[in-house]
Amino acid sequence: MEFEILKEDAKSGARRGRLTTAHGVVETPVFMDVGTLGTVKALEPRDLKELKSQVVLGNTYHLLLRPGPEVISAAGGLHKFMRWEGPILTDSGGFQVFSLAKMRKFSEEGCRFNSHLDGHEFFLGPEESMEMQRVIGSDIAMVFDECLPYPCDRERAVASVERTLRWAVRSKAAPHAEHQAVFGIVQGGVYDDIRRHCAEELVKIGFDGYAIGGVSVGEPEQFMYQAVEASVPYLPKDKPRYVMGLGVMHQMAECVARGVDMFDCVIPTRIARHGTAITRTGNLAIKAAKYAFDQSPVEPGCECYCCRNFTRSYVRHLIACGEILGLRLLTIHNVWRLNEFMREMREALDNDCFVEWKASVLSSMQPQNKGETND
RNA sequence: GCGGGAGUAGAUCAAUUGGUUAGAUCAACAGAUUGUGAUUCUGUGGGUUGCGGGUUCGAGUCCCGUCUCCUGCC
Repeated sequence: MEFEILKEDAKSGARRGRLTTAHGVVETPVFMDVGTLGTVKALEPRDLKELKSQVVLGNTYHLLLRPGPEVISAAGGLHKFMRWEGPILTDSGGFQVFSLAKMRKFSEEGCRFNSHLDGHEFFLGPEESMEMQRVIGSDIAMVFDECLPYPCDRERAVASVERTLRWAVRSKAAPHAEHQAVFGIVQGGVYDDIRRHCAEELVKIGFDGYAIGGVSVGEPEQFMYQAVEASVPYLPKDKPRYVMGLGVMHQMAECVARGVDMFDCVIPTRIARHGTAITRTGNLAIKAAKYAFDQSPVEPGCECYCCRNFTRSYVRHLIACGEILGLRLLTIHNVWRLNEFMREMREALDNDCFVEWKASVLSSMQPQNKGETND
């Protein structure tokens, strides 16, 4: 895997880059679609192509539970299994055992947990996670890490980060697929010096890219930026940086300004299924009565399949009835919206006007995106 | 025409021999969602208990009248 920096912004920490993986080129900054179980929910691979999505995420945790490594292996890897020819990034399962598994026990070896599906017992450690990611055949594998909750006291954060670092060494040493890049993950909670230490130690181990983890776990927004600011300066310039779990537009713009290249998030697809459309000015709850007779598209001016062909009135009807097409159309719109957002961001970087673009976009957004109309 | 039954929130129904401010579920409406949760979570509004009178300290509940619907008989 190669990462090339095409341009560095003069007025911020932002970079315009290009990541070359075994399954294609990724223009950064990029938003990556979450496809936990080998599918971006409600979308087909051909939709993703049309929506200009660049990378799909797969989940080690979920795919380990179902369908299991044997099935993925028999298919010849996840690309062939799900018929997605583009790049795939896999999460290691570290976050999932933290957020999903009910019964879990961490040890130096890894984490013993019970499946959230049926209680069946599993074990995931650095070696197990890397082996599963090898079978999946993702283009980018993530190290198995421990995600700290918020809040978290300093003593625990120190101990956890030391373990995460030992696990990072083991993850790197474990066999992985020939074409597979491996990213380390910076942890450390809200403690700047621990973040720095973690970043520096990861760089010594040496990875193809670096993620900032443990954000968007319930902490106030400024801590999120603080975690980025405490990590980025200690990461190599020539490697991609990835903030895990972020997908809110203004948050991504702020992180790019601080030197981040990659993001992923469930938000666009999840809120679509719950009836919320993302627009450039904020969120729009399509279920609201005021849209019952509205003959305009979900987002006027949008060029996605949903907005080119259907009305708010119709989409509202579908969502109100729980129709599958409603979930699909809103998912199409939201994924397109975020991809467009990132494309505009890259264009602004190409044209040396990122800071101006960011200011203009942020000022046109509803404060906190809460509830107001956007028509 | 006669007998029996039923009328309670937008819908379907609760509410102890008469006893706190008439509840639930769906629907409606409003929020939430950050390394995935479609059919999820949280909250809000909504009632002259068909109508009118009476008994009672107190009536959705008992009595009288009346209206509407269901059902049976002639």
